[in-house]
Amino acid sequence: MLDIKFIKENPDLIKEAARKKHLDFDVDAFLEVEQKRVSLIGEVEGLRAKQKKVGEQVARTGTSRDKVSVMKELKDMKDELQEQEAKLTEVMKEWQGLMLQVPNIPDVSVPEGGGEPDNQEVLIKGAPPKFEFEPKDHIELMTKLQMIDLERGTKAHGFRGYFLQNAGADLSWAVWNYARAFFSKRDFRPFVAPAILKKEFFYATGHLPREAEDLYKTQDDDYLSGTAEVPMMAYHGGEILNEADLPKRYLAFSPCYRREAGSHGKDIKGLIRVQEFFKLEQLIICRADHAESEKFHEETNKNYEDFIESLGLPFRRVLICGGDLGGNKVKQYDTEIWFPSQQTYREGSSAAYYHDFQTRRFNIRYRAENGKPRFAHSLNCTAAATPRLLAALVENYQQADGSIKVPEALVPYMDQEVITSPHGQESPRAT
RNA sequence: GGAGGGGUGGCAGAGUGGUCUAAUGCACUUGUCUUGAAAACAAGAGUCCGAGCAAUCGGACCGUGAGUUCGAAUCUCACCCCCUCCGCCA
Repeated sequence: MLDIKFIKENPDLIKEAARKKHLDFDVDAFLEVEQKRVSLIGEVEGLRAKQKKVGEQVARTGTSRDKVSVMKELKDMKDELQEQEAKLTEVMKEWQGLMLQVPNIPDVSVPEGGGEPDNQEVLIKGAPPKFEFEPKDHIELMTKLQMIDLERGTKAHGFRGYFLQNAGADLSWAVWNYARAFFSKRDFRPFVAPAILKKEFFYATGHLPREAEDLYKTQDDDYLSGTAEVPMMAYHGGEILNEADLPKRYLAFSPCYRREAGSHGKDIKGLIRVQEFFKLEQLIICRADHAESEKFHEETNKNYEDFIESLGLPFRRVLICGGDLGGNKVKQYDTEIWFPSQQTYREGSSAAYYHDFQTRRFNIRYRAENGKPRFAHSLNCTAAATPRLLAALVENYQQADGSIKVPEALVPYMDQEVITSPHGQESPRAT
């Protein structure tokens, strides 16, 4: 959400933002509604002021004859007030609906473009591994090594279900623990965050109404979050923070749920696209300063790239174009990791900043030097998302005999340098 | 799940139908005193919306929403959250 004053003073910027983001939003129509809103507020407030004064008179009036005439005046006024209030309620509803659609202003460095194909590759790092053999995909590798069981995953969960087991489960814990240590060294405070959250917070982050189809819902009208961004923003909701305590730097672990509705044809098997996964997320709340937002955006993105590099994985940085940016963001990088089986890069993280677009809706402020509360800035970026990251690791570290070399950084967390066979013995499945 | 108590400004906490323009304390800002600081004393100070160049003025806000009333922090209803006790439970 943007400041209504800002919108009124800069309608052309909003128009330009909508154009660049390829969003269908009629700024002029919105401004008309805004004008209606302001004039109705004026009328209603004027009537209320009158009503108060007359009410006081009633309390003081002595004779009953005086009372009768004043009461009649009041009655008429009340009827009018009710009528205007009803109108205002209606206009407010429309206004609020439109306010949710006003797009955030994209940064000048965001490239033009209508969608994913127009995103720009701005950095490539790490050479894809060269294999003396035909590399296998993670499904084959991990199934053979009994690191995953997709068949039983589907039996238990349904479409896109999976079990991690043996070295597969160990590898998952190793990545989490390594990531926790890695990001703690970079001054992030660790959290384990809830995923079942109240509906309102999804509007505040901007996930609703846009992604309603992609969210799971409970019978209590709560939603399951697809990212710890939502609980970590809700964490400080409605608070006034001390400027001296900024920036807040959080590393939040949470389960993540995404229905993946509308992508049934994509990645139909394996660990690339699942409906339940686990993620560590970097989240920063900082002072309302563009330079600071930009600085932390670059930093969090670099943190992830450094993390991936320390795991020895090839990756590239993609600058997201206007049409693929989403209404709420100022700018976004995706880090994509190399998958040998697909001979392509797949998304591993997403780093975005929002200015005060989210904090305005969450009502997260801080007391600035002049003593006045100000809306803070917020930004977030993936730190480690499993099991997709596990798939990248096994594919890039596979060896000719089908075993997996454990990346050096993870060895201390695995107690194992090569994954060759399952920990425990399991008798063949009776059919 | 059952019973009871509660939600008031940055924090603590009074207020149970009409000068509430929300007491008081802490914290905060400024001033006096002091070499400086502390202490003491004095004054100021909530948030949001709207009008105005401005001093200022109007309105809203006491968990959220609806209602009763000429008038609601105060009464009624629903919901959310917190605390205490009981039950269940990893």
